[in-house]
Amino acid sequence: MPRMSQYDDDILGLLGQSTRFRGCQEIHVRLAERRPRGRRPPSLSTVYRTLYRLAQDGVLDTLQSPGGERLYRLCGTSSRHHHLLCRACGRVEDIARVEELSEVAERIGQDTGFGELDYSFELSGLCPGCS
Amino acid sequence: MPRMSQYDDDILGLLGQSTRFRGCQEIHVRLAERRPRGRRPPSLSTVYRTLYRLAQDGVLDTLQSPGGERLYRLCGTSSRHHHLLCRACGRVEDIARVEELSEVAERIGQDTGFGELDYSFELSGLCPGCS
DNA sequence: ATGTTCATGAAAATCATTTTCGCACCCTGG
DNA sequence: CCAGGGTGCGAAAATGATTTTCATGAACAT
Repeated sequence: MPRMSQYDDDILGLLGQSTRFRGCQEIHVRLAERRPRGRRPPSLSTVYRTLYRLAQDGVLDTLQSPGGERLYRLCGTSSRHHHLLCRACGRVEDIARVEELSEVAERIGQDTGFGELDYSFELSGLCPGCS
Repeated sequence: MPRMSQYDDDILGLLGQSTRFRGCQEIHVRLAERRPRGRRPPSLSTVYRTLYRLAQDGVLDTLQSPGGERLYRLCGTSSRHHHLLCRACGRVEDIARVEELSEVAERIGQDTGFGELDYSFELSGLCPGCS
């Protein structure tokens, strides 16, 4: 559990270039390609460690891909939101209807007596460009 | 891609004993324990293959556990529903509010112009007994 | 019988991820 | 200045779920 990494900025910089979610492996090869000004790129282990920590710290947003891979991107400004993934091009769109979902979740909690409710709502489809 | 398996009934029978979701590994050891009337229990490969096929055929319902394991149980009678998983005891409760969610999904589709929408809504919490 | 099909088990292969381990570095106190 | 503790790092091994490969034998058709 490292507290910070010399690669934080590289990773955050890369993620900042787009709003797409990316997997560890992809981030790793991207950083290796760039080979930022002579420095060695981080090892795969380090990318995993760093992404894990940044996600824990709430800096990164994570999403479980259909294939079982964990994807990351910068947290938006909005406190809580969901994502709509284009199955064809991988583009991700933010979903505005957070309140509607949290209301549903709340009602479900009341229905069932469950506490400490946590939920994830993952949408996928074909974006206008791809369909 | 087998079309059917001599173990279908064993697996379906086991799953029919409870409404809990179970992983392949668990099903495999349960079947091995039972050792139904002298027959050899299925191999792990076969359990995986069979569960995969049954899920494809719509006979089984699947759920992605927080730990990344795929869990299965018999499909209920209702065509579409969601689940609430107790993080402590693994119990799963059915969620009735399907229409509310599909309405939200539909509105999202209209908002964004995405088509072929598919979604999953996974809830977890602590059941009344565990909290 | 001979061939073909096909589910099966065992073991190897994958794939994403985590852990281990030794090393190099940096800092701080002596 | 130097020893010692802490810490990030890379490489490789370990893990764990799942998938694939491959040889086999049973069942069925010709």
